[in-house]
Amino acid sequence: MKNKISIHIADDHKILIEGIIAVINTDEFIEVEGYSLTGKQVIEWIKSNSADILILDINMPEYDGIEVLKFFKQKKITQKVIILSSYDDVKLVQEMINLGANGFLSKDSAGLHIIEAINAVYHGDQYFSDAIKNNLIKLYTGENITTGKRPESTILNSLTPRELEVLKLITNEHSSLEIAGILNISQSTVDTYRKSLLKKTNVKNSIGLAMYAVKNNII
Amino acid sequence: MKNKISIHIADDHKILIEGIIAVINTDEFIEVEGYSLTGKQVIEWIKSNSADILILDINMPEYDGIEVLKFFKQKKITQKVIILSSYDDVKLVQEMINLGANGFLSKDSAGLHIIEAINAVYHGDQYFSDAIKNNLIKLYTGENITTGKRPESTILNSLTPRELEVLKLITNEHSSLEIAGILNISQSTVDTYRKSLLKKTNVKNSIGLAMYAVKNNII
DNA sequence: ATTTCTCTACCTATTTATGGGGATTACTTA
DNA sequence: TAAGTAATCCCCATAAATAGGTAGAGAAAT
Repeated sequence: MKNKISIHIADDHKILIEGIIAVINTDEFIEVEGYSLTGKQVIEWIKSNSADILILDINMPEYDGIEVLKFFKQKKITQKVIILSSYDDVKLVQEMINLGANGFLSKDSAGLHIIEAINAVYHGDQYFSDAIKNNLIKLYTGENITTGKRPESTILNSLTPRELEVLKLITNEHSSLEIAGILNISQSTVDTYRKSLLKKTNVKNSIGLAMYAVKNNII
Repeated sequence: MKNKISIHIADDHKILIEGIIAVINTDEFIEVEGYSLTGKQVIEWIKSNSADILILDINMPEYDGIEVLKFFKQKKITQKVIILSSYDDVKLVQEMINLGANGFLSKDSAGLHIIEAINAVYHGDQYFSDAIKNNLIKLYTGENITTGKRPESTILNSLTPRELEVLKLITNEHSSLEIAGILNISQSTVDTYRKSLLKKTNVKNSIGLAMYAVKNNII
């Protein structure tokens, strides 16, 4: 008889964790090994323990999901990772695939899909929840909508991962000083990214950046 | 034998809803009547159905929690409301108390507290999760927060036509000086509107205003 | 007829953002 | 190896936004 699939959950909302545990407990072949409430805890956890699969929230205090993924990649950690996201950012998905993520669950999706995702990823497949899949399809099957204007996505693709992070934080109403604190870099650096973002996106000010982020589902 | 306490849940994250249901199902005196995924659905639901208590998320598409509370107040709807928040904004708490909210649960808190909150609110008490309580205490330093009455109605009004115009122009990336030129008023006046908008919408900066505009289809 | 609301405008001061430079390190790639 | 690029940081200066007030004129409501 084979062992149960072991899961670790990382999310800053305890209620959500308990929800996932409740869902997982309905499946006899999966068990929850433990959970982390911050990115830092995930990093600590991976040093001393292990599970087959990590379910990872993107938005967390003290290192967000992306930072965690980067750490995993750098340390060549082999655990499978399922991203749990409240927004369906296609560009971020791409980045996270590159960083080694194996599956993507939208928080909008029903709990049942967690089981599906876990089984798929455990057996070596990738898993994408519908919302994310649809966005990916939109992205890759020729462009849709709008006038004959050139697609902005070319510009979007030219944004570096770090610029995207800064853009996200700007859109979430953070000041340069705060962003510096969050990303652990200097305010000067953040300002450099602001300039770079303004130039690349060809908007007038931070509000333009925020609107750009909204239009492109970066949020 | 008394009836069970009936709960309706409103949150745009289905997983979280399922988590709350799982927690509530552990209590024999409470039951979940149903759930809504958007503010609009809550408004629809209240017209045709009822439960004793509504657990309401602040961040939702199509009318957020505050809009829902405003609707309730306007229609003199008597259901108890427990706010479910992922951030502990004291200013917002104040506003939501004025709007008739009975309890406040941080998503950070453990699921058990949901049961506590439901029982407290059902019996006519107010409930604040620890994080929120601490912040409130910090704010008032010594004042008692358990009294339900808040006479001063402050800023829970809707935006005035002029404020809306300014908000639109802000969202369209115009500076205060430009807006002054467009509306033929003084820059001081525009700044006054900015202040008023920030206060009323409870956001942090102009970017928050822009996001508010997007969310509420003001654009 | 007094209060309340809206629009208007100003003052002072501080904090943030923008715009123009330049520069180093590390990593990748042609 | 040379060229690029991403990420990091600094300088200087100006523009813009935020925060705390106050306040008057006119309209609307109680």
